Amino acid sequence: MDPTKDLSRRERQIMQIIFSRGSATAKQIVSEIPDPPSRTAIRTILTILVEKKLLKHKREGREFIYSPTGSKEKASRGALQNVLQTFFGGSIENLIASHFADPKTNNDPEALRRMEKLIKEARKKEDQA
Amino acid sequence: MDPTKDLSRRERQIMQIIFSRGSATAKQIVSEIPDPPSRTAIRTILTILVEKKLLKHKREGREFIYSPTGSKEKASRGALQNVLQTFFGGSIENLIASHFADPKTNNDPEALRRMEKLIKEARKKEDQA
DNA sequence: TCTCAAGTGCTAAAAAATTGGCTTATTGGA
DNA sequence: TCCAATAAGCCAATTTTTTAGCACTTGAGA
Repeated sequence: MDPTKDLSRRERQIMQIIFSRGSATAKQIVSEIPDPPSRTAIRTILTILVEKKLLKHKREGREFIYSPTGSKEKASRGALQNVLQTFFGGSIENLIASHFADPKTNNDPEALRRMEKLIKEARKKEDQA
Repeated sequence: MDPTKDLSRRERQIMQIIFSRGSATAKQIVSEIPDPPSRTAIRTILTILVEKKLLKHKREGREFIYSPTGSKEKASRGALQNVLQTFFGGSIENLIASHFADPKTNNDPEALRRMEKLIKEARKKEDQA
C-alpha cells in the first residue's frame, strides 16, 4: 500500500520530499517546503515518522539524515495504484492516453521509442502465455 | 494542481471516493469507507468541501448528491504529476517501466496494442515537429 | 582546550480536524 | 392525514496535528 495515504498533511508532504530526493536532513526539508514552519516543527514530525517506522535516520556528523524504511518500489506502486483507481478507473491505458493528450507533455523521441519497446515486450510476454 | 494535495486526511479520502465514482451521497461515502465514522461526521466534511468549492451538491429527493466542481482532467493531471515527481523523477517512461515490471500487472493484449498505438502516434507527431 | 554555532530532545500550547448528539425538515406508506 | 424513517443543520467536545520554546549535546576551529 501507499504509505503516504494515512498520513497527515505535513507528514505526507515530508514523506514526498524524502521519497523524491531519496533522503534528506531537517534543514533540507525546510528549504523545500514553500511556506515552511520552523525547523523544530519539522523535526517533531520527522520524529513521529520515525516512530511510525516510515523513516529511519542515521547520524552524519552532528545531524540526522532521514530516509524511507520501505522500498521505493513498493511505495511507488501503492501511489500509482491509488491514482489509477481514483482517476483512471484502474486502467493504465487511460492514464497513458490522458498523459499524451496533455499538450504540456514534451515527448522525447528516444524515450518514446523506449516506451514503445517496453509495451511491445509486455505484449510478447503475454502472447507466449 | 492536484486539488487533493492540501486536504486533510478525511477530506482527501472523500474527494477520492467522489472522483472515482463521479458523484456520491453521504450514505454512499460512508459505505465506501473501510472504518467509517458516523454519517454526521462525513456530512460535516462534505459541507466543508463545499465551502472550499471543491464539491457542489444538488438535492435529489430528500438527500444531496455531491460531485466535484473542477474537471476530472485537471485533477487527474495534477495527481499524476504529483506521483511522477515524487516517485518517478518526473518521467512517464519510468512509470510505465515500473508498472509493467510489476508481476501483478495483468496485460490485456488488446489494451497493450492500443497503448502501443498511442505512443506510436505521439512519436509521429514529434517527428513532424 | 574552550567557545560558539548548529544540531537534537523534551514539553507544552495553539490550531485544525474529526466526531457525535440533538433538533428540524422531508418523504413515503399505513 | 399522521407516523415512522431518514435526511440535513447546527453546535459542542474530543482528538490529532502543528507549532514554538528552552535546555542540552556535539563538532569544528581559534
